[in-house]
Amino acid sequence: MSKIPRYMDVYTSLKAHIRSGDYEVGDFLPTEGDLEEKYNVSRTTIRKAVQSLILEGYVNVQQGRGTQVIDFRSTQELNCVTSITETLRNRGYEIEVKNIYIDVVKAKKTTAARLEIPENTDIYHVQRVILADGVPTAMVENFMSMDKAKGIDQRAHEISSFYNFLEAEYGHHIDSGKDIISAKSADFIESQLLDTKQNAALITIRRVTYVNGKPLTYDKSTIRADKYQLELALVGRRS
Amino acid sequence: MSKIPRYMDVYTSLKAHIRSGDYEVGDFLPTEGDLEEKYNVSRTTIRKAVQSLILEGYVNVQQGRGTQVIDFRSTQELNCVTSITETLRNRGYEIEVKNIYIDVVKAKKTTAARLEIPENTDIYHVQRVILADGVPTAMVENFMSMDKAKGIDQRAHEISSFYNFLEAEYGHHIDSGKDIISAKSADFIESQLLDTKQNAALITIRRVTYVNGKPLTYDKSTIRADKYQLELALVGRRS
DNA sequence: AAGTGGTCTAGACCACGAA
DNA sequence: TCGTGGTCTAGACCACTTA
Repeated sequence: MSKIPRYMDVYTSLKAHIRSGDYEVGDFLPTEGDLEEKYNVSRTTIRKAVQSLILEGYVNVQQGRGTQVIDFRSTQELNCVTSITETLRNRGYEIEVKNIYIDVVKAKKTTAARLEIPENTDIYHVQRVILADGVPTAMVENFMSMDKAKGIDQRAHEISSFYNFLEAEYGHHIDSGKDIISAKSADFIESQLLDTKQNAALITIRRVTYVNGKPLTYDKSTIRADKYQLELALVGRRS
Repeated sequence: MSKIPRYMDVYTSLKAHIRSGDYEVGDFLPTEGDLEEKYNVSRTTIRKAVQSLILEGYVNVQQGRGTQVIDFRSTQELNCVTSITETLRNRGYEIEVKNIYIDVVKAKKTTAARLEIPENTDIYHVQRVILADGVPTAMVENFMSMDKAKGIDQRAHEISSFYNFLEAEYGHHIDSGKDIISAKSADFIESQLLDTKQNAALITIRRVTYVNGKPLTYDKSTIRADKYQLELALVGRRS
């Protein structure tokens, strides 16, 4: 039984009200003062909850005016550790996972560095192809220490969402991550697996996920650019 | 004369200490309590400053352990409204801007929607190619209302960094933004302008920048994937 | 057990937008 | 002018890491 912070309750409740249409697009949320009373928490807590809604693209805040619900259907789940599977599912696609395969490999230099473990340590290597509405859309690989998910190689068939599986079965609550995003042209193998022309544009994402500041997984995703885009909220300006 | 929040001073100071090597990679920052005393501010203010350092990839925080400086050379300027020019410059490239050209066009549907103005309004359209160490690396277009930057079309030659120019000359302090990121294969024109093969992979970014919740610019960037990658911090997990 | 960051409160004053 | 969000304080208690 993990303790849930109050700002999370407030965040969850506000998000539910927005998604259910209690607060419609264009409506203003109650003022921070009103929300304090409604949820019986301090303003700090309210503001922390609202901050998450901003980062996920649900609301737009203007000093002196208020906090307004914006069109979130096209811009949800920004800036959070969300798997491609989850994102595509949220966008309304029917998802299948194909060719899931788990083996044990020795950590290469880059992978070891990202996971902060010694080179050549044995680690799990999970591979699969994601289909959205029957169309091959992404190839995903995950690397992680064996002691973090003992026996996962025997349970490949049980996995539908990798992060959810780690959370439900192994108790790993991912709390942050880092992505490096670029693009490449499909080589022969990629074009076969993703059913594209050779040289088709692909988005590549390299991600490290963290639990309390310690690396949990290193993930490589390769996605058909004609089927996917990333959305991202930028906070502040640094010159 | 705009008022600078204290957390910004703390943030700037800490970042300067990190970049100058006063706090080296692997070192721990002083504890939040010590920083309170050092800067004579409350813990809330310290934490807000440190939050920015986390988002920019300078530090890694672990409850019960401390706040540790991490290798920031490869992962700086995450999650902030930073122009490609600024990012490349920070990475040590020598930047030139070529073929800068400003005209007035009528806002098309998508552009008008992003800028929250009526369709067919006259707007400025700024175009240019960015060279890094002499190599064409990105094509950038900016769209913005004419009343936000009157006469900018007469001053094309003065612009080196677009956001800095808007800030310095017109007093627009961008405080947030939204990106939509994808990829595409270079068409003929793009391959000519960026000096690549046709079908080379390009990263595309569509961005809206905001000042106090109101749109200021809509920007389209097209970047050679072999010359650039985006780095991104993910906060929290939403399932 | 000691020390770190994580959460939270109840107030205060300031800056901006709208009427 | 008034009401909104933006900044800030000085405390308190909790959860995690390390020894």
